[in-house]
Amino acid sequence: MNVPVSIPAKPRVSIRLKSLGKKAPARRVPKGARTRESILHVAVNLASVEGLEGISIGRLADELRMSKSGLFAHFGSKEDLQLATVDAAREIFIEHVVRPALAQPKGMPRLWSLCDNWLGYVEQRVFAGGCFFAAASFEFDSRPGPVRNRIVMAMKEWLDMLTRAIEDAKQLGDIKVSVDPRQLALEIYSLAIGALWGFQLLGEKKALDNARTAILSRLRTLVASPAKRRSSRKSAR
Amino acid sequence: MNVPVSIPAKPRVSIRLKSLGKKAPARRVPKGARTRESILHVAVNLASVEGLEGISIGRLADELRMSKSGLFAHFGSKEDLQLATVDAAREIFIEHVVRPALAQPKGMPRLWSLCDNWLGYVEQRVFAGGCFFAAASFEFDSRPGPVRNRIVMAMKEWLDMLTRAIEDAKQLGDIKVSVDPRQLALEIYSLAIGALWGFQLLGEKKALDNARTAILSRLRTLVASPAKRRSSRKSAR
DNA sequence: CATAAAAACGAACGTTCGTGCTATTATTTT
DNA sequence: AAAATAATAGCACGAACGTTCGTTTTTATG
Repeated sequence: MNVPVSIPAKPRVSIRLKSLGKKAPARRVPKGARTRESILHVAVNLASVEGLEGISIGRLADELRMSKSGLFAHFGSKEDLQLATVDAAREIFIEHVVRPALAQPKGMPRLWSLCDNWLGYVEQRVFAGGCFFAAASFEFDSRPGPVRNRIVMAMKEWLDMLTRAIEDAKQLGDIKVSVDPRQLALEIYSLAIGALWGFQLLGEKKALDNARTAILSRLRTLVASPAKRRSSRKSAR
Repeated sequence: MNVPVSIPAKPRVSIRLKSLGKKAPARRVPKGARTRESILHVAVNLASVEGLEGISIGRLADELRMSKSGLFAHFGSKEDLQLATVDAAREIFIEHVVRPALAQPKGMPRLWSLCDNWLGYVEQRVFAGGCFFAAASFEFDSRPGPVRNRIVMAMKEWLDMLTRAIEDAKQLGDIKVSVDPRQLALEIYSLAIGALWGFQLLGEKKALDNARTAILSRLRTLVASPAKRRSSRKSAR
């Protein structure tokens, strides 16, 4: 349910690398898994633009220059494809937003990193259509089913991540004890989503930077008096 | 482009009502327009759940127990149907959120009314699927075309409404002169969208009330010192 | 290198999609 | 009530949808 915290900050490539040539990259991964991955890569981006329901097996196959049936065989049904797409998007999200933040020390630095990374990942268009999960959230928020459940899980996971970062900041004395972490998390994420909305729909280029400012000044509202801050904050741990 | 401000607060029904019987209601409206309206009513709700792209003429026809072609004849194309659906949703939005607020006096009361009405209209499920425009915004934020443009127009109109209310509040001395109205408007709407997200997707029942609190306390941050407040605030004008 | 297993293909299935027609009803207007 | 107009139904179309199946090609294994 929770994002694994023990992921090493850097992939830590291979103890003993065999060939330096670009070919045969990590060749213990079977063929099927590789195509499956490339299918999902396209699917995620297509879904971020056209919606999860908007991706069709035919269009995916065309885009990847393979047959419908060949592509279809990797997933038993369209729903399974959608579920796999959500998982793939989650992976990308973690890679770009969560993982770098975990390299930061707990407390305010990590909390801010989460916010900043999120806005950055929208800014640098990691997904073709803004944020996969924002789109998926509002597409499936009234449609019961396994896909919706998967999206909800991913989003709860994300909100928990934010909440925990706030709790840590509280425990370390970075912010006042009076704040409700869960509520502040939703408040911060709201500002992020709103900024995405202004940026992506209305085309306001400054929206993301404005959100940075807004979040920062909101956080400044909540910093504890300097006396409260605890010592011993060395590693990222 | 802008919401007409001169709308009377109450519909002001008929100078001399002919028949009190439920039948023949305002019978100068031709048949076609009436069915068109009922089609759009269903379309709006269906779209708020399944998305604007998700509404199909066949499903609409089934739901209304009429033929596909008969329904189709009211709109030249699916795109036109979508555009009409956006317009219809805009009308409903204005009716539930904007109009009641315009009955409030300018300044803080009207501004707060806008916020409160918005959250209320989500709460009482005016649209089957949360908020039509939130869904439509994120569905079309990366899809160029007339439908997107129409959505953008409606949303700019709404954001302008909020902005103007803030400007008025500023002018009346209700809030500090230092605030950037446009930015505050986006900030407030962000909190609203975020609350919708928590309410509709995560099922957090308190999300909307929490948003009310959050917006209120944010506004309290910005109230001008009592000296600055202007007099002469009688009617809603 | 042969062989078993996995992956990709091509064709077809029954539906549904949006969109044209033409005919037939309902509703307005004269 | 008749004539004119508007609204709806019926039917058909080509395309795209998700899905199945049997065959062929590619990859991995002994």
